[in-house]
Amino acid sequence: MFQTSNALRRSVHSQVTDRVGSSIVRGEIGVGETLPPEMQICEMMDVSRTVVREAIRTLTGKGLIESRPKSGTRVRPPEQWNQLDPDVLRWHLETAEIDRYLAKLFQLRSAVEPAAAALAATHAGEDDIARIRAGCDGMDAAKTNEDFVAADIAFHQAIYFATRNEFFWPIAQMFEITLRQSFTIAAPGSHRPRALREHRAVLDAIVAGDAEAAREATVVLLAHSADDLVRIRGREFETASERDKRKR
Amino acid sequence: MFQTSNALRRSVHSQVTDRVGSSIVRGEIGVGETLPPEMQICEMMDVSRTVVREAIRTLTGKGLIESRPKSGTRVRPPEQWNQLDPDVLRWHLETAEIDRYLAKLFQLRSAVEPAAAALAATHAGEDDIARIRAGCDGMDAAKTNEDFVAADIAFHQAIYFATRNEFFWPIAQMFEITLRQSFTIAAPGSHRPRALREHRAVLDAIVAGDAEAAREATVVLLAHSADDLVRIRGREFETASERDKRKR
DNA sequence: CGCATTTCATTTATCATACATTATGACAAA
DNA sequence: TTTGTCATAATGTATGATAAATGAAATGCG
Repeated sequence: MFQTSNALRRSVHSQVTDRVGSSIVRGEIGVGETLPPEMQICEMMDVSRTVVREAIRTLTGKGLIESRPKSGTRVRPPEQWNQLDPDVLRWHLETAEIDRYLAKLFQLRSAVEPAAAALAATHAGEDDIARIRAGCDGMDAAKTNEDFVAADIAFHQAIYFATRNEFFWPIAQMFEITLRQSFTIAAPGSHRPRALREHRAVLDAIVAGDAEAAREATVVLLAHSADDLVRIRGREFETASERDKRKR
Repeated sequence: MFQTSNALRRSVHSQVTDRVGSSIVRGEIGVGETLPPEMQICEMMDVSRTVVREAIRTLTGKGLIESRPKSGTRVRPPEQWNQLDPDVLRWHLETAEIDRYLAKLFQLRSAVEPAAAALAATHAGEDDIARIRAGCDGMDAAKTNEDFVAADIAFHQAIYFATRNEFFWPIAQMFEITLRQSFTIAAPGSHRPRALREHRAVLDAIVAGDAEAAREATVVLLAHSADDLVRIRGREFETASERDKRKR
């Protein structure tokens, strides 16, 4: 019940991983530069070599660094980072340029989610559909904005799972982080009826097994979702067609 | 349990990571089950506890496992794995069901790459375009199938980078692994003229800054690429529309 | 001087051991 | 049944020692 915030009681090596990883992602240690030697990091953070080494292994596993004897531990070019790794993502979103990153994540989502819905229409099982429907119903029944957003997230995640393609799942994870971040400040209360209708349209298409309808319904949904994001976070989220509209 | 592989000059902890990670991905240690205790793994593989712990950290970072004192180290549900992590991907492709996984990866690629090309059309810089063109030229000049495939990979990767959106890059990485695997046995020599023409079409659309043309050209390219895959690897790669065609 | 070779020092890689921390399961007490 | 205590087993952390690798300086030689 009284679940303590695990931010305070996280293991030491996680904290070190966070500090080092974060400082790499925010560019404090430029690409190609070397981290301080193990021993030095130990002193700086007042932890044992065990902890530092394990943190370095974790970061190596995420593609952020590589280490060789004598030459030290260097930061690899960002092209080789596992940018969709939840931790890397989090470190990105901690920076000052949140909106830039949220916009980029939305670009990826716009690419993937219509296809995911189409796949869901042809691959979803009973349980998948039940989860998607539960998301819709949850949005319907939501009293608070928090409940609404939570149900919204559940709905979209269920679609990714319904593809029965595990390589779509990390995108869903990414998307959860994104959406949660997007609406921490303001939540889209006004367009709820329309949003609900559009979510139902996706659900219906999937239930009917109509891949094309599911894809198109999702495109519509995402377009309006982009509108909300523009309203809430700013113009970074505009699509090309919207920019055109505004210019006229 | 931990099947030995013939790793040659890789570090010890990488080997241990591979053996444990691989056996998890191939399902030898079911979801929710616990790994043998650290000390036991040490004995089984004849390595120090340091190495085992670092391997476990790496796998934890990839979302495969989580460990708590006393209760042990458990395998997390696959929904939480970083499925697009290069190592996880590799462990998947080591299984007997390669074609299944290649097909799923191709589904993701089909979703992402048209959007990537569209973004490239509006975001690519001079250097990006140069790299894409170099890919085309390389395919043109290729004498061997290896050269051809290498240039092909370079071409597609360049498109992902040209999006200027780092969250598309991991997909490019994934795609490299995929394509290399796909054509290890047979290479598509016959359709080279057509393939070249279609690649040029994508390039031209990007140079012209025409996002829609780039998207459509990529869709065409991928459709024919799927044909090749069906020819080489089997029917798992058929798209829905192709299945329809065959049924008639 | 130019070039190959050797030596050396620095840093990571691995090993071994000890101790700390934490959660589980058993058992006792209320 | 509930609650509390405790032993225990597993991971978490710390430390010192040694091995291996490698970049750079020193050396030797033509």
